[in-house]
Amino acid sequence: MSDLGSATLDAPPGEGAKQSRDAAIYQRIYTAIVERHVAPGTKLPEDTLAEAFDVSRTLVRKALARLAHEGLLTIAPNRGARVARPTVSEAREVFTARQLLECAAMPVVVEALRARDLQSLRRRVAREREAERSQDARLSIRLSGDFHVALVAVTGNRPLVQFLRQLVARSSLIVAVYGRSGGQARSCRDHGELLELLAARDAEASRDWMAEHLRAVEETLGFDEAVSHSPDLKQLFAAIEPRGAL
Amino acid sequence: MSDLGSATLDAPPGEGAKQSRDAAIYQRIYTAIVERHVAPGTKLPEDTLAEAFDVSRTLVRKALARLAHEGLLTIAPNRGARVARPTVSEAREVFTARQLLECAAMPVVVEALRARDLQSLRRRVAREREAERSQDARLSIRLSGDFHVALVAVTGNRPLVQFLRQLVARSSLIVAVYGRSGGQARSCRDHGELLELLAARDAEASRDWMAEHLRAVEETLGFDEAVSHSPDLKQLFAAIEPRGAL
DNA sequence: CCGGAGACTTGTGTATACAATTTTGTTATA
DNA sequence: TATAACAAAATTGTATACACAAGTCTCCGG
Repeated sequence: MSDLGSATLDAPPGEGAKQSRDAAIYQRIYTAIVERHVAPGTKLPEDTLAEAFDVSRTLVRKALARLAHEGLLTIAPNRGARVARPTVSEAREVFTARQLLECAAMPVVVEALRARDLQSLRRRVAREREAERSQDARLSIRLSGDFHVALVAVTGNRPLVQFLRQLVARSSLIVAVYGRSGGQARSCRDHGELLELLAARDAEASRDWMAEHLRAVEETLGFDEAVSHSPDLKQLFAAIEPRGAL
Repeated sequence: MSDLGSATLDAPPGEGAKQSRDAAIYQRIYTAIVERHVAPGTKLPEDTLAEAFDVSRTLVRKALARLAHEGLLTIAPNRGARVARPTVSEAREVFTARQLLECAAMPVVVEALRARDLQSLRRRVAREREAERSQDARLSIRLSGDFHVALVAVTGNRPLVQFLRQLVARSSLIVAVYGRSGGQARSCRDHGELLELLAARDAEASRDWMAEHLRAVEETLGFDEAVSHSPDLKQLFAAIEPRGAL
């Protein structure tokens, strides 16, 4: 039940297979969001996308609906879809959920881990290092997230993997909004560390390591700081008192 | 962050609010599946539903897509939607995921639990008992699942709650397929037991109780037995070796 | 009597058309 | 000049039409 040599067990992040057109569209937008080609808050008009993909709005809507269901988009009635801009509380909830799920999963991963899984994970870390070395930030982001998903995929539990995939994708949005420039470069070395613990079949240490890792990632975020661009203006200016000349 | 007096924190199972038409359709079908008015494997033709709800297929498709995304329906290309009929491995995965998530959540629940949460949960158990007493099997099923969701909802973690809601809904399908007539009536008394542990703020006992509870529920299922009706014949006969005469 | 080819029926996949709503731009009035 | 009312444009919501695939039935041949 855990054959996943390199794939992630569940369709969405899969790249190779011939898929239906709507799935391809979903895929493209998904990647664009997770790899941050489009910033949180960006409007995604149906017409525009329909032209871009050379299909009717029907298929675009289908893809958008799915992305919205996964929390990557916000769809407001009659106002269309925007790349989600997680609030601080939403962000905290996502990380809390990840803590809960990923830490609890580590013992199961240790239990289920086979030699080929370990090999596959090592290859992933190698790829991460490569992306890191070549300064490819977008690829690094993607691979780093994929690693966490692949880890849980070792358990062969599809619902779990699918859920974590959502959380990881949303994490990417969260980092995009609240991330500060410094401190994301060490996740790669970190992932390598975990593999040592897993190889030693040390469930408890793996769990603790994951807890610390996620805490560290969350640590680098600036939840208190100014929200980057295009915040809720009404609320913003209500909180800022006009002071001094003009 | 945990005001949910009686609601489940997340939209789908909410009943009261005025909602968009597509949401209402989703709701109706969702309830029909979870309360087992429609059996697993039942075909759900778009035309028929469109007539039933007096809308076009467009809205029906929207609702069906969402239900499929949540694993309650299976949509095969050009073959339409059917109420999902979980395989044995899918069923096991769902319960494993629940074990992982719900057990891990118990300490967090204990931490977050407030007096009003406890009150709300007690009211739920009371309602469960009432449904049990009045022999209303469908309501019992629904309330029993809702209890688990409401429990985790105490944490105020929306992604977690939404995910668990999916797992619980799928569990209902699983019980519909693999459940044996006896042994589901005690979950109500069980739930009351847990509340005692929670009230005592005993995180570990609560976790253990939940593990045992879920194990017991899974125990009542007959994964090994003949798959009720219309099994996968191809797979079935591939596994049975021709032996002896003929 | 059984099995297969082809027409027919049913139902889904996608595109397009139209209605409703929001947003933007303009003009009139205080 | 500032504000409000109104008009126009852009965009989404829903329905319908048509293309296509799958399933079914009939009829013919073996």
